Amino acid sequence: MSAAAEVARTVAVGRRADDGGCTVVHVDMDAFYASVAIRDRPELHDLPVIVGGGHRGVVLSATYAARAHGVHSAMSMTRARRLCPRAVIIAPDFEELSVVSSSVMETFRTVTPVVEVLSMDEAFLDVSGSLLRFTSPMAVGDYLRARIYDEQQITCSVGVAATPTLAKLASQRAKPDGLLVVPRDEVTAFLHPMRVEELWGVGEATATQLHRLGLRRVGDLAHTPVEVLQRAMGHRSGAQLHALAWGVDDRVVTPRRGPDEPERSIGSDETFGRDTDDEVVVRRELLRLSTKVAMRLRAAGVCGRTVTLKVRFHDFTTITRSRTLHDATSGTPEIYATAVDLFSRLGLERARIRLVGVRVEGLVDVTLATRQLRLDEPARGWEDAERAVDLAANRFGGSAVQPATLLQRFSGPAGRGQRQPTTRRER
DNA sequence: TCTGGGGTCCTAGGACCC
DNA sequence: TCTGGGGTCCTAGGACCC
Repeated sequence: MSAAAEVARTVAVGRRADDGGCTVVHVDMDAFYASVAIRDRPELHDLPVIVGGGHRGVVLSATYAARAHGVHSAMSMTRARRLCPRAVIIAPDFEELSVVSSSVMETFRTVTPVVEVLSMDEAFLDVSGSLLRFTSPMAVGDYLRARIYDEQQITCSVGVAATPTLAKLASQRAKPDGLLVVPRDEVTAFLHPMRVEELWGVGEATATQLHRLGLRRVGDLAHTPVEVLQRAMGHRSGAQLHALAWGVDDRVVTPRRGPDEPERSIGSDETFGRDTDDEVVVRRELLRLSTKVAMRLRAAGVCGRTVTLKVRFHDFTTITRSRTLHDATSGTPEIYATAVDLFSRLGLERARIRLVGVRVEGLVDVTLATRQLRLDEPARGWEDAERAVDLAANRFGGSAVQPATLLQRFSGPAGRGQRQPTTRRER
């Protein structure tokens, strides 16, 4: 355990265990991807290990030994390798991660049914109903940390507070392998010395803006008139930031993404192995992405009306173009035709393109979608064909059936061998 | 050889209707 | 003839999260 974690733990234990109202627990796995990757490989335990990859990829996760060299999530792999040439680099194993994640979430649910899953490696728990079984929320945290380590051989950090946002900040402060309780009467003492960019919701752009106003600590934010913040950041964000600086937050732990709560959008994008100005390559990629998105829509039993095309150029500037269709769809031909048309209308000539993406929004359950058959279309042709494709994909994998243009081997920039792995980063 | 891929939410302007 | 707001939908962009 690091010195910082030792302090966090000591501080927590030194506080009264029963703090009325502190019923939100935030649990966050420590360097989740990396911890899972090395747990069965003791020879790597003390080495700098980076999970990530691809020659245009980013760091998804890094062990604390790698972080000591300045490596962190979201950093380009190029830079990470330069900072830590000795690092062992491992590709993420999403199947394994997903199994570990599900199992951890199940462990959470043995303590309370009110679990809000934020991502693969973190969740909020409302433990107000669990205090007959446990003497305090802190005891819940201790219990979960011990159980997860027993079951998974990975460590996690826990924050306990009166609101989700504070609990999350507390778990970040407790990292790695620690637990921190922030009692109500110590909220400002905890918050005000923090740097503004540590706040949840303050990213690079907002931090820069706040710094320009001379605001570096959360305490500075708290003592700035809310109107000043609203003028700088917009009415809502300004008010929210000011409230947060005083620990005020009306968020509650909400079990999310149940079977009855569909996604709001489904999309896919991909960075080319090398920037391209070849329209044929772009169109082929749009077809591949449209096919993938359509299949995911149908698998989820939803369809959507708005198709959005995303194009990122070589200089990282990014544009989107969208069109709302008359009827919701989950059909590859409609999604692809819309995406290609939106692309054509950009009128690009020899523009160097880094990434293209296709997303469908405004999703509704397929049984609720109204579909007006046009007189000029074959009534069931495509739907039947796509059902067959979906069945084949279910049995033989996602790429079992593809449009013919995607099957030809070619050595262009989007060649399969050069594509990036599908990845998701933890922070 | 800087900078992935999956999302959500917010803002702002214009069209259009009442 | 001149000119209101409010509400909703659509589009584009941007910020943020993991």
